[in-house]
Amino acid sequence: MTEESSTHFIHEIIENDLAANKIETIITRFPPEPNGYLHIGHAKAIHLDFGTAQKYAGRCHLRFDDTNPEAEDEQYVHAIQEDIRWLGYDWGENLYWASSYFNQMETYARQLIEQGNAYVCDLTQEAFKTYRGIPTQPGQEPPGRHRTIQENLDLFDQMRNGDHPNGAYVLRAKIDMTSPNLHLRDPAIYRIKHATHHHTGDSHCIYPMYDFAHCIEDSIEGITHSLCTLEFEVHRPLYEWILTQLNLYRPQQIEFARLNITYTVMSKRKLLQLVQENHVNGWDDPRLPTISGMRRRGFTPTAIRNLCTQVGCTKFESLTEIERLEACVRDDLNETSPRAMAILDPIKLIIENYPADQTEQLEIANHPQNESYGTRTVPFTRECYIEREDYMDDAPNKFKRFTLGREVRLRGAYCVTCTHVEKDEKGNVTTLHTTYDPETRGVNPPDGRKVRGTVHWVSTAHAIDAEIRLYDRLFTNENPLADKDKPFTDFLNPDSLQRCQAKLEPSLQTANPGDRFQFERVGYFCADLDHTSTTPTFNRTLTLRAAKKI
RNA sequence: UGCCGAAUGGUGUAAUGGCAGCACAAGCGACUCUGACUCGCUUAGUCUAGGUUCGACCCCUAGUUCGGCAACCA
Repeated sequence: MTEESSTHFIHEIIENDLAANKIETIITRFPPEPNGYLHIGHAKAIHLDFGTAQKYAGRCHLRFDDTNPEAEDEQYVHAIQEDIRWLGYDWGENLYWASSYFNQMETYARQLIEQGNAYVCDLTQEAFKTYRGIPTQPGQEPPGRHRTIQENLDLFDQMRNGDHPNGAYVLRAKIDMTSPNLHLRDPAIYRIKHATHHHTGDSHCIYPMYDFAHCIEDSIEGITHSLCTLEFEVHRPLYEWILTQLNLYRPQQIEFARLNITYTVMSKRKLLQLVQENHVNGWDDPRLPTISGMRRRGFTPTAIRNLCTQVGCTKFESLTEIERLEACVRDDLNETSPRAMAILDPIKLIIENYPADQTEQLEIANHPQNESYGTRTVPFTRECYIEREDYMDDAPNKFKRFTLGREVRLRGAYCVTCTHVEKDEKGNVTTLHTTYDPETRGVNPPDGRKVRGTVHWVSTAHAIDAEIRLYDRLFTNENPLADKDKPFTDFLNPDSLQRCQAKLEPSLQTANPGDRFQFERVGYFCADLDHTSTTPTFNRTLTLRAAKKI
């Protein structure tokens, strides 16, 4: 599979900038806050940030936007790096921290105060709300707005020195309390937080707000194109105001629409809730759209990157069908997964005319389209398991599998004909009795008769018992957030995880956690993190593309 | 009611004043030792109303609908 590079409005802007010699080397950045796990929405941003840098031979910085110690944690830092690497991107030497710039940012804050562009405000959060006003009405100037520069400088030093409790003061940019853009109504740029920072420890007790910090980070690092999601559009004037007042290099902020996918939720807050309320089993639950969840589920980095390429990048807030993600995953997995046989809902099949003491080692291809995957040996005996749904009483002619008197091929082995069936007292089939044609091992019947169906099987004497986790979409509603009257958790799919005990062919004994397979005719599976050779555990990544079975 | 932004088949996207194309989904068929894969065919679209133009998805005007913004979060 090829990952063709995409072109969209952002690349057009970059190409124009390059052509006009506005810039030499493009520098982007991916700026996660280490307060949660990355999800497929971040994958879109990562693909954009790193992929764009790659495409134009520039570079992409990984920068932790760690300006809020109360929300952040070291564990997320590691997880985020692991996820980005797994997706196939590398920041090389370019690892940065917003917190590394804290001293410099404080200097810039002082500069703003000295220029009369910032002041210390003692209004409580509640009180300031009143002063700020509402969208349709201008705000009022807070009392502290007219403090002298020296007073502001002294107060800011006190804040910085830890003389005041959390919330006592904040530093505000002095812009315009009547601006139609709320973000320009004297936004807070520094707040007091007596908290230990995971990276800077206790060296600071004031922390910059996003709007103040982010543009300075971008500027210091010489970012040429600062790509972010649409909700920051209204922040752009502030981004530009701060850098202009400070007379600093001004990167170009460009906004794009975030990725939304049907039948799931994408916000960190919602994902956190699902984890904390135990609707799922941790951040890497295979039902979650987190990178770690998708990895555990068996999705591939290639598939995720292909999805990002395919959905492109626009300013239209779209809702991508999960089927498209699944198509990308199947596409990659079909090419890259070795095949194996597994029976999820077994019934027995006995070949009456096959010697009871015989075992044949059949050599079966690991991939139908790619010989380089080699072959494996699969033991064949008189008795095997087949899938319950591969037999039907009084089956119509279109049904290609077992029914009384119909000849069916056992994949890679012989053609067998069902002679009679055994059922339990409830009428459920327990055993198929068959006869086989010894002339059909690995070949078509020599007399030219057509055998239409092929069914997978596992020798009962050699089968490995395994736990299989069958995953389905997490929500029953395409957009679980759309109903304003109901919490999104009302739409959780009660059957999103089902377990079953399966019979696996013995070659699967040597699988390692994370190994991916196609269980033929059933779906794509991968060995779970919990998988061991004594407790084999596989996750169903996806079923095969749904075909109408008769 | 203020500000910012967006509208192209069911979905996602291309066409930058010159044939509305591609992919996913759906339907039909072919092939097949996986009812997979692959291949062929089909269905289906420019938010509305005006205007400019030989010609408009594209430019202009007005409207409609949808999304974002009122955290000491990012």
